[in-house]
Parts: sequence; C-alpha cells; structure tokens
Amino acid sequence: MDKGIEDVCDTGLGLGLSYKESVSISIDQQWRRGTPVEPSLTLGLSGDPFGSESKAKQPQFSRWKYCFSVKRKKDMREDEAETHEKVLTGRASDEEEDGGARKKLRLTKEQSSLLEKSFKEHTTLTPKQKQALAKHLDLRPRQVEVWFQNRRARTKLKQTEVDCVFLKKCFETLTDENRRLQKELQELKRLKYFQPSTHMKIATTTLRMCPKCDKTTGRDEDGAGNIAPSPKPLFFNYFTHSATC
DNA sequence: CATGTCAACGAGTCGA
DNA sequence: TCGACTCGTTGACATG
Repeated sequence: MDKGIEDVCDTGLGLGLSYKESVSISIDQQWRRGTPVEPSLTLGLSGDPFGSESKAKQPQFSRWKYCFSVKRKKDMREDEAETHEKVLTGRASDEEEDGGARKKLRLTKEQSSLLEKSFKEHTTLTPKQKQALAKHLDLRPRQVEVWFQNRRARTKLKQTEVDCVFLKKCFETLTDENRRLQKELQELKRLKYFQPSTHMKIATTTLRMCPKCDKTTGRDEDGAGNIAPSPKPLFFNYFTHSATC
C-alpha cells in the first residue's frame, strides 16, 4: 500500500484515524527504505545474538537476520525442505519454539479456506469450536485462536479504510453544498440590498420573490389582510427560477 | 479480546 | 539468469 490512510483521510473531519503504513512495516523494511533506524553491526555475535527471550525486542538486529534469510531460504530449498514442510503445516511448530528465530507457519489452502469459512459463520469461537477446528485442521488451538484474532483485526482495519473513503466523499459533498449555499446567500443578500423597501414592508417569512421576473408572490393572506405562515419551504433555488412564477 | 508490533516469507523489480 | 532489494501479506507475540 503506497498511501497511508492519513493521506486519504485528510478531510478535516477530525476522524482521528491513524494508520501505520500497510498495517505495519517492520524495522528491517524501514531500514532498507532508508528510514533512520540505526542498524547494529553486531555481526560477530554467533547463533542467537540477543538471547531467545529478547529477540523480539531487538529490532536493530533485523538487518542482520535479513542478510541471512536469503541464504537460509536457499539452503532450505536444498536440504531442509522436509523439515520446513513440517513447519509449514504447523505440526512441528511446538518443537520449534525452543528459542530459535520465530518460525513462520504458512497455512495450506485447505486450512485457510476452512478457517475463512468458519470465520464467515462466526467471527469469534467458543472454546469447543476452537478445539474442534484445531483438531480438524491439525493445528494447535492457540494457532486457530491467533488466526481469528488477526482476522478480526484485519477485517476491522479494512472496514475502517472503507468508512474513511466514504466519510471523505461525504465531506466533499457537504463542502460543495456549503459552498453553493454560501453563494446563494450572497446573492440573496445582494438582492435585498437593491430592494430594501419591498423587504421592509413584507414579512420575509412569507415572501417569495422570483429573481428572474422580479415579482414577489406567495403571500398567504386571509380575507382580513393578515399574513398567514407559508406552508411552502422558504428557500427556493435562486438559479433555477422560482416555482411560484 | 483488541491493538500494536515484529518478523518470516513470497512475489515482483532491477541491474549486472 | 541470478542475486540484491523492495513491498505486501500474514502468523505470532506482547500488552492493556
């Protein structure tokens, strides 16, 4: 996504929506883009440079990790495909959580589609449903739970984007309308300036004047000359001629 | 559970 | 063609 939603939503409506670039941009991505994130060149460290439990809090090492990720992928293709396959299916992920780099599970198409189908039916799961789904998909309940959490969050995010676009359109429409009405008001004021006597005599609430033929109409008077409130709307479109003529 | 973030990964681009 | 790199997606985790 090239545009942050704050760009899209610069409507002045005070929506107060903030949106980090494409949900989130990892530090290594920012680093690669030239954003001033200090890369640490602690390449001399071997194995797990920051300890198993602190790895998530050490983004400055991401570049280091990235540099090796390419090789890792390549190596994996050659001789670790089998191991990786286990990770991909999620079946080996329990054993993988022993302090190494966080493994990326990739759900199979079948797993994804079933999760999606389930999500369409209910966006939250009861413990029973979670268990059943996990068993059926050969995943851990925790994975199913996380998947649903992420899915809800991302659905909401997308909906927010849609709402934002809609509100922006509303704002533009209202701005146009406001501008048009202001213009109309100016015209009416100008008109009033040139014909003060007419307006002084007749209550403005009952006056209908056609600006084209310059006649006032629509005075609802009873027989005694009393002015009755007009049942019609006060405002008419100056530019499209009065309906009273 | 919502939210923010990290990071693995795949796909696409580009220059050598 | 290949490696380096960018970018978007998404599984996983931390926190309130």
